[in-house]
Amino acid sequence: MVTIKDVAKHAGVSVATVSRVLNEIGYVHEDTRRMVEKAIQELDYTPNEVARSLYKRKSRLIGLLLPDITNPYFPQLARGVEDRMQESGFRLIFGNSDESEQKERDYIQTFVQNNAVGIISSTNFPGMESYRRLNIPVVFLDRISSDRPAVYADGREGGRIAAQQIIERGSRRVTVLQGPAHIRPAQDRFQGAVEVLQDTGVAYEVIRTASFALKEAEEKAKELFAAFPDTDGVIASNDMAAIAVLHEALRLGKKVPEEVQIIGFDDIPLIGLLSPPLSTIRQPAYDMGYKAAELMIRLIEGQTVELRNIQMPVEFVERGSTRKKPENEYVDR
Amino acid sequence: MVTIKDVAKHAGVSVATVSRVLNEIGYVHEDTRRMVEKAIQELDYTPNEVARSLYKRKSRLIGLLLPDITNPYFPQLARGVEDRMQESGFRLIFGNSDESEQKERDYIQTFVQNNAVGIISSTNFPGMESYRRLNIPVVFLDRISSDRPAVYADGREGGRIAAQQIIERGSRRVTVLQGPAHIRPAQDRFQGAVEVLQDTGVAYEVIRTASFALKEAEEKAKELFAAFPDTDGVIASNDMAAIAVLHEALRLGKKVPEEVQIIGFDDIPLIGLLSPPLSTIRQPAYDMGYKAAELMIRLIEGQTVELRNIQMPVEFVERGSTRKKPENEYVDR
DNA sequence: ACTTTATGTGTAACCGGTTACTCATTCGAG
DNA sequence: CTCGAATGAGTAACCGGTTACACATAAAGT
Repeated sequence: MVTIKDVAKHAGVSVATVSRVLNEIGYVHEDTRRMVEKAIQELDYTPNEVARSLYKRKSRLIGLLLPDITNPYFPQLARGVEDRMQESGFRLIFGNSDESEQKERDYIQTFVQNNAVGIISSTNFPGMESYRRLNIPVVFLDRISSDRPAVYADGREGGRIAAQQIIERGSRRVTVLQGPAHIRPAQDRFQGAVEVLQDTGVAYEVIRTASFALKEAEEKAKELFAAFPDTDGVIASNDMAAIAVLHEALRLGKKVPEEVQIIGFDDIPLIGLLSPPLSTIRQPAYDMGYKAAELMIRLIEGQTVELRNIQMPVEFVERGSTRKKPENEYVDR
Repeated sequence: MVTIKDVAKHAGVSVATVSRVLNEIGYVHEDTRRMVEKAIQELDYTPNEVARSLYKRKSRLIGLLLPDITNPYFPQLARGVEDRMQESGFRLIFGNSDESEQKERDYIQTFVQNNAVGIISSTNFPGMESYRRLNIPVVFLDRISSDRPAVYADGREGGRIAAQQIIERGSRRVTVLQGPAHIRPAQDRFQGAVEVLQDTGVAYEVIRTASFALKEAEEKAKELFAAFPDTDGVIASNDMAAIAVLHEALRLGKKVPEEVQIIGFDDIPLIGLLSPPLSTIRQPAYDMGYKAAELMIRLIEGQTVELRNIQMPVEFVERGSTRKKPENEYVDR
């Protein structure tokens, strides 16, 4: 391994001078700089980040914690984060938490042990002690917390839109899937939907789910149609759940969207290719990841951050699991 | 930050003794050990990996390089790798290469700079100088190279199976999508398919593609039906390409599988939920990632590895984009 | 001509661990 | 009872960078 000493020797200067050249700090004579740069070239030297990190007590590493990269929603988030970080020369230590508190703790610990300068996390436990103790910036992604900056989509509005749409398109006995209780955006969606359902006086039922895992979603889908067989509209807690519901509906011989309308949440890839293609509330996942990274970078650089909570807009994506909207409401105007 | 010195002071011993306790190395009196452990507890001390890594010249970090985590095939690979690594206490520095040589080089450099102990890569440039120079183990994943150990699926056999199936199911004018020329598994699939097509004397055409990007696949799908409008069977280079072909076929009003059969490759999530659900050649992506990590760990631990190239089996997954197999072949027996 | 200030470079301490080496004490074998 | 081996623990060098500080020389003010 080529070290700064080798470069110093080769260029006939001290390590301090090489370091100055590397970091473009302090005075270095133009001729000296050239000598050093030549030496660096010739020896193909790259500074060891570990040594640097040790002295500075900070690395160029960011911890990224997601529940499960295998869930089609998360790759987009991850990619957004990576792209922005990469632009500023940060690298990611990546982990799947599987919605397990222990795994989260373990990862947070290794992030700290590796002098990570920040953590971006789609945690399931935002209030966890491990986060509170940290003295590096934390940004919650697709999550909300009162103590930490966060980037998330407007779940409340999403829920409202979903309910409005499903009602306008004719559903009268709606079942709403309530996502995990401890995840704010999931609750917001739920509340937004219920809000509109109540205001408009449309009958609705609720099915609770505890996680975002596909397996659980499948069970809940069965439960849904068993408990409320006359449901004619389902607002799912996310697209994976919507898929499970769609499958179950089809299995039971129900026509979608004629007999049951289904609206998902997220707009994960390929969801528009199902049959019928799923209508959903789109979250800008890539952008959310990107913004979270951006926020993180500002935090790391100690810039005063005006906006610590970034709420992203959502939109209804009309596809085949909802019926066409009757166009008789606002005839003129 | 709590350091080993704080622990030593608190326990009334030297740092060497604390280190011995931590690493369970050398002689430490039982009473002393308890004192130290108590101090560690009370101060909530965790050793700094960076310092450790600097002295040992190796970290607990593994570089993982994938073309694009957003491509539905890769999350599974990544997850397999992560799960196995996690079992042995290794962590991942993760990067997307976007099939760009420059990005790969940059990532390899940072892996080295951070004292990564190994690199697992789905590289597009296995012969690249940057890999050859490395003196840490490299495992290629879903790729093949003569100089490095690799884990990949049996593409040749997969191609053969695809061709056999599509022929048995009645296609007589097959178009084969040839994946990127520099990616061996893609070529193997292609060759396997062509091999069978030639042996059986079925007419076939070829469309070349340069990358695995969805966008390109869409263009090529258009090109395919423009150049060979009477195609009645398509063997795609992967599922994303198969989706593009399916879409284009449907757009042109062709019935799938009645007029055109389509076989994909990979078996990515949700592909079985399309309409029609895509028949495909399944690669055990999660297992491949897991095995690659396992191989890497053996390499790191310096174990003599008998099997440096691990080829995983593939299988045909029959779904709706291929027709039913005529069952008249072996009537009695 | 004489301070000041700016420029240029080297020495050595430091970051937080690990380990080679040293030294002291205890134990067991002959 | 003696001596080598086993046990237990501390000191300091080391890993590869960064930077405070010292020092020398050149340029700029007065």
